Amino acid sequence: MVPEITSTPCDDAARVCGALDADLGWALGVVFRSYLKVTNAVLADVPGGPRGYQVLASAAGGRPGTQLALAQQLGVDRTVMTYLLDDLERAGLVERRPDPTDRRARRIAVTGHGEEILARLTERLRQAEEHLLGSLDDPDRATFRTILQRLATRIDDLDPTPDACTVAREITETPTPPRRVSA
Amino acid sequence: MVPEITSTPCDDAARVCGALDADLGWALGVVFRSYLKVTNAVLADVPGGPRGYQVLASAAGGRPGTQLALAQQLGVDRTVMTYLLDDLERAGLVERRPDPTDRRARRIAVTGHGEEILARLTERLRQAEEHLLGSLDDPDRATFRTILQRLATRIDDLDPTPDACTVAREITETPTPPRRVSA
DNA sequence: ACAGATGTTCTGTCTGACAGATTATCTAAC
DNA sequence: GTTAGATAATCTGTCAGACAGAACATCTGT
Repeated sequence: MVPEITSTPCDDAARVCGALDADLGWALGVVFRSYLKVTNAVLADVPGGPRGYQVLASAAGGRPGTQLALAQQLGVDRTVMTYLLDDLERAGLVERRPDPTDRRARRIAVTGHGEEILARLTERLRQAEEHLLGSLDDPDRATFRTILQRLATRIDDLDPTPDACTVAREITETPTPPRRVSA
Repeated sequence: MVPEITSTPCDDAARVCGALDADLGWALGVVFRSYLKVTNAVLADVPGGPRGYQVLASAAGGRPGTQLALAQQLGVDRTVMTYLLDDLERAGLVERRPDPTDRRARRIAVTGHGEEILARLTERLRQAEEHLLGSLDDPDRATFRTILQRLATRIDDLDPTPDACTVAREITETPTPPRRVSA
């Protein structure tokens, strides 16, 4: 239930390929996958999985917004949001209420039960995060959080993609005479 | 081509839900997605995408191994490995050679062209990594790499899952009378 | 009142992952 | 030496998730 990134044995493999330069990507991958694993465990039985939690959390944030707003905010397709909300509503965590000013739209409200569950889940996730950093001593842990945070906030404004594709081009051109047949 | 994690607008959304506690998960997600984006750009035209690169790199490592060995090493399904290698072979990057001692098995050998491309891709990836950390000053960058590396190497031996599921249980039990019909 | 835009849902399509069957070959027991 | 079961690679069919586009209801501006 809720795979998302799956793969665990991949880890030691990735170590192989990039071991040369104390690979950043490998370490990032390992940590991120562990994070996913742990959070997936916490959120496994939430109707939409991690996605469901995000919707719930996002809906609980400000005043109730429309489905579409929610979908765009979370970067999920509108059609996906539909059955994501179906599930959450079926579980009694949110409600679709008619928008008083626009009869096309529904405003997503978190129910009391939803708030309650959300609070507990959020706490669990906090614990899980802490657990994940368990192998670091306190100063390292703080440092890591700080730098990671800084990196994350600044990384948005990156050159979209520097050069990159130059190598790839060559692959499809030099290898063997272009004997690509159909597919 | 090669989505994997997709979503970019998700970022500001995730910020909403976990902003409370300077969310680790959010930061990790942002950084990891950026990493994927950058590497995907570099590896976009490699036959199997990032997966193809991993296979190539892994095959180039030791002496040529069988497909199955490769698959297990990388944590991909054997049936997937088949057409992954189909693509790489079609592009002239690897060859399936008959195993002299076992006519069932094929040993995957990287061609000269494959080695060449691999070297360039690896270099590009290294640059991409560096670029990703561009917003950090030198000491921070080094610190980050160090701690992340330490975290990654120690994280494997984590309690598989501490408690976790306790909250989730309650969701499917307390919400509304169990009026789940079918699906 | 009408044309076009917008919110939600539905339908159909496509892709990637995987289980299981298939074929060829190996290994071990008889 | 032959036969039974294991194993490498491949092929086939199935399934879930993601999404595009249609459909429907409703809004907004003219």
